[in-house]
Amino acid sequence: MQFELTANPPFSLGSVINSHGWIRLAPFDTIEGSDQFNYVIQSSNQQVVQLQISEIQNGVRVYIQEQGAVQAQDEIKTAVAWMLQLNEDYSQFYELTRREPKLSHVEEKAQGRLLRSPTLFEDTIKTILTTNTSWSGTIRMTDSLVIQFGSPLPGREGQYSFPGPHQVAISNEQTLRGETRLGYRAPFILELSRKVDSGALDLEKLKSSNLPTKELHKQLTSIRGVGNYAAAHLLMLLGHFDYLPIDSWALKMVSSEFFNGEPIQPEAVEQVFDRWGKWKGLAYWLWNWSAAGET
DNA sequence: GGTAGACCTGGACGC
DNA sequence: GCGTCCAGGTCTACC
Repeated sequence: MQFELTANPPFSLGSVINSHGWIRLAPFDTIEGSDQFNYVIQSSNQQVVQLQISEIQNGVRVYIQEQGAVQAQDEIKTAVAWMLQLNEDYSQFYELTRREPKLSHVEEKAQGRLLRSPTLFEDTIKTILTTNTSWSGTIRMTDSLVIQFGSPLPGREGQYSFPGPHQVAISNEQTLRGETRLGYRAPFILELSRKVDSGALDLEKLKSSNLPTKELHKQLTSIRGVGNYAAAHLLMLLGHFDYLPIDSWALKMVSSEFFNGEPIQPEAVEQVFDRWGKWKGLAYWLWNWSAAGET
């Protein structure tokens, strides 16, 4: 089965794929140098299928090899549109970038859309797994979580969907620490999964929330394991760019670019990008840092 | 409100 | 190969 989805122009699947590191985290899978990717998804009827997503003119083509996925077709269409932000409009931001040489590449490459997971639950778990560790650690922990708790893709050995809240919630801290090797994050992941599974926390409703960014930030930081950096990163994925995900890399880059390498505090990063208003997170994210020593 | 220490792992480094 | 040190955000206790 296959279908096509239209994107609000300009659109570049490659720019979405390369918008941040998510494409390297299971159950995303991509071929190096290619502008297409696979994603194993479990629909609400529990069927596990692999989506093969490639770019067409003004949109994407989604191919599903497994038979019988027709039932969940509408659900999958909604998921893909969310993951690739197909309906988002960045024209207002592009207008501003035309006056900034460090962002001159943004409109030309149709950048701005950030790759998302189908659920905010998955994005929140993955964001927690990026904190206080190396990128290789994030990949390892995500892989372990997917392999141990995800649902297998029929007929394809070694491929799994990202686990739903229930699949993690029925585990325990010892397993998440000892086998999944999430370390001190294990109780955070377990608590989050149990709250979402029980209905005590409705994360998915935040995807369509009209709450002001400040209130969304407050709700996200009330999740144990989600601090300022993680909340700002999640807000960016939700399309709110007025908080900056300031980590050690950000301090280093902004220091080098704007403060002659002098040690700086997070407030200095905020100050530099304040002029971008509600777009400051995106301006920071897409800034050309090559002069600051980015490799 | 601000600060210090603990949390856990992998990588770098020295022996 | 082994031991030590450090980086990476967040939480909690304390002031």
